[in-house]
Amino acid sequence: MAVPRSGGHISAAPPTLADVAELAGVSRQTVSNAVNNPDLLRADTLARVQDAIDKLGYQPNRAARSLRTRASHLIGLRMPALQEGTANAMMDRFVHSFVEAAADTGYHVLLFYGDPADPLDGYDELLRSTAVDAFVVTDTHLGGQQTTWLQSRRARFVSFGRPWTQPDAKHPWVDVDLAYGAEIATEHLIERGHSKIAWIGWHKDSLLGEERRSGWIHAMHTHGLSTTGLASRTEDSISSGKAAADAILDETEPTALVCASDTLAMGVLHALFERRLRLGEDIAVVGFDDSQVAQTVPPGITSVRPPLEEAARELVKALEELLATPSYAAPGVMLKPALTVRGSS
Amino acid sequence: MAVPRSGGHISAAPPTLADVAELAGVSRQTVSNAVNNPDLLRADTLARVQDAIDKLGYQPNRAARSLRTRASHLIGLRMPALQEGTANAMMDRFVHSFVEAAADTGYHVLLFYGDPADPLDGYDELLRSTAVDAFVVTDTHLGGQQTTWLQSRRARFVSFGRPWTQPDAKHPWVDVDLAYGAEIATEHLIERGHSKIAWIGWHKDSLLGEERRSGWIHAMHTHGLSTTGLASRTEDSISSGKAAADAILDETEPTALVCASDTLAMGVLHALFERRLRLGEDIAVVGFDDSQVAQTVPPGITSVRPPLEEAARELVKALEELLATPSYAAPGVMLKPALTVRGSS
DNA sequence: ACCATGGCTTGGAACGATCCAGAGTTCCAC
DNA sequence: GTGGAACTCTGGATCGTTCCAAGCCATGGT
Repeated sequence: MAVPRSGGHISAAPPTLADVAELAGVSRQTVSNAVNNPDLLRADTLARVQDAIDKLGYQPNRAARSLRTRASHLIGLRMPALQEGTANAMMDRFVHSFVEAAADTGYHVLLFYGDPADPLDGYDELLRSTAVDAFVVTDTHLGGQQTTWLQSRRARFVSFGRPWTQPDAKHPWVDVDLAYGAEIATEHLIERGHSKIAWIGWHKDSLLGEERRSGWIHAMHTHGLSTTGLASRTEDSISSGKAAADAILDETEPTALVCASDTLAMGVLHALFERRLRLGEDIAVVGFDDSQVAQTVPPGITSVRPPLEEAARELVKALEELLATPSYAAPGVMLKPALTVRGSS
Repeated sequence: MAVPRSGGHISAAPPTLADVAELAGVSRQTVSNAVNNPDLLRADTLARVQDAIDKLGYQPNRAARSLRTRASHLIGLRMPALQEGTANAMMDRFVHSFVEAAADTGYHVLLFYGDPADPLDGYDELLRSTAVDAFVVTDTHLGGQQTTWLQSRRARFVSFGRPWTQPDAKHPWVDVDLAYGAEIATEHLIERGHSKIAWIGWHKDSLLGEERRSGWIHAMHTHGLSTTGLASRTEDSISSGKAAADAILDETEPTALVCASDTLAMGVLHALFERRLRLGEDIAVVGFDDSQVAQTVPPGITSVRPPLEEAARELVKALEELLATPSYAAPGVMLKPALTVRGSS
């Protein structure tokens, strides 16, 4: 092999194992070992091969390696749906953290698109064509469709988000304890002297919403505060956040509001703006997710910040284990969020 | 071939060409043709093969196909640096649009991470291992390091952003005419009756900044308005936006402000908040990029919206041409942004 | 001196697809 | 009825890597 390659001295095609082998005067397999099992080689042989590798700038061809080892070193991640006008920049921060964490362990991220109407769209193709080694699933709170399906296809995956509806799910997962988040948010307000603290949250059928709400209730009751007339449930949108805020401000006149999301908090801000109330002075507001918006809007919205970087690292760790040991069953990991205090409280 | 596969009836390994061929009673090559060149087959044969494909749920193995055709159908995209606190959600929207546009043409996006300090980090490895067919480069305004390097490595790529510093660059690119954006933003304010319209922009060495600024100047002069004492140059951060706004509000008392970015606009909002001025009533503000923040902050910030979805589609189109015809040299595409009018003006 | 041992290296086969050249059919014109 | 083109289909080689089993060679114990 190692026939003269196509071009002149600037070779268009990348060098192959055979090229390196010829230059180093060893067999293909020895070069392969130099790359994958260096300790099998005698020191001087290894040095010679390394030299040749460096000289040629050799890098194993990914497709060939994938074909043989049945591993692509790619992790599939379905692009979370983009909600215009909703401040869910959280997912973007997660994707970012995940790509970074995965890079450390030699994995890259294959981003794919799926029809938002079909939570399973896109997975099948990648699975069947063995394009990825595993998936990261992010929207478990929308029901366990993806995880159930992936499990049935014997696909490997981890999820960011606990298996809400399947308590017996065996896949590794990482989630953030947002009941605790709501609790520290509420306690922060109590510390600041507030006692009439309202909750603006999501509908009853939202698992995430009930979870967060329970933290507020727990904190209020622990401190002997009443919650009657102070809770509101609505959609996760700015306009419904505003409507909810308007209603609750008229009815019970709370001095502080805890919102289940930054989006709702923005709705509250709209209500305040209209009433010419000053955020952080006339009334305190705490949000959830620590989005861009919370960080930048004056005077800054105090917000519960999920530790996305840590979550990403944990997920990558779980993925590594999972790919090393197919039968790996990890206990779920629950992380605690922190409160970022800003001018709004 | 087509030996009995490992397991029982629930086969763990995905079916291969050979499996389909056996079931359909044809050769491997015929199945391959059924997938890639259906019109080469007789109608009844095609139907039979299709049947077998459907029955087995066959999907070509990506690694094997890549190896043989030297095409991975993956586009590399380096994760843009995440600036905490800066409202550059624009890039996330672009990534999203791009993934979606690429999916339509059968391409997936390989997201990779590179050390923010080294604009070239990450590219080399993917290139040498032939992991991707092409790259999308996004930060051309930081200087043409990436494009120059990629060109020298004979890599295929397109860029979102014009080749600022290399007027003779041959690669396809798509960009948004932000001078025009600044112009329509300014004209919008003029229409609303403003005449003392200030500019809060970036430093002189920012190509992007000068570009945008020129649009403001052009609009002002066209309408016979003076720009003296109304321009300010600073960093792209909230705090410096606030400082610039403070200075210019004290000095020249403009009735409207055009900002080179939403980040600067947020800085302005901070200044207004401190001065207890009401956005959109006491003073008008227009931002750039139409970020989440601009969309959600009450009463909404009028902002220049780059047509990212269209840009993504154009880039994918250029990529297709480029990959089909290696020598393809496209003229750059310049897109016009639109103004999204909100309560701030 | 001989065989077993272990360290190091090797050539052939395989992963699953496509390229290529050729073989078999069909069909029509002469 | 024969030649030839056009249409279908096939088997072998190949992409670049890793797996596998075997080979080579020095070492050391008997």
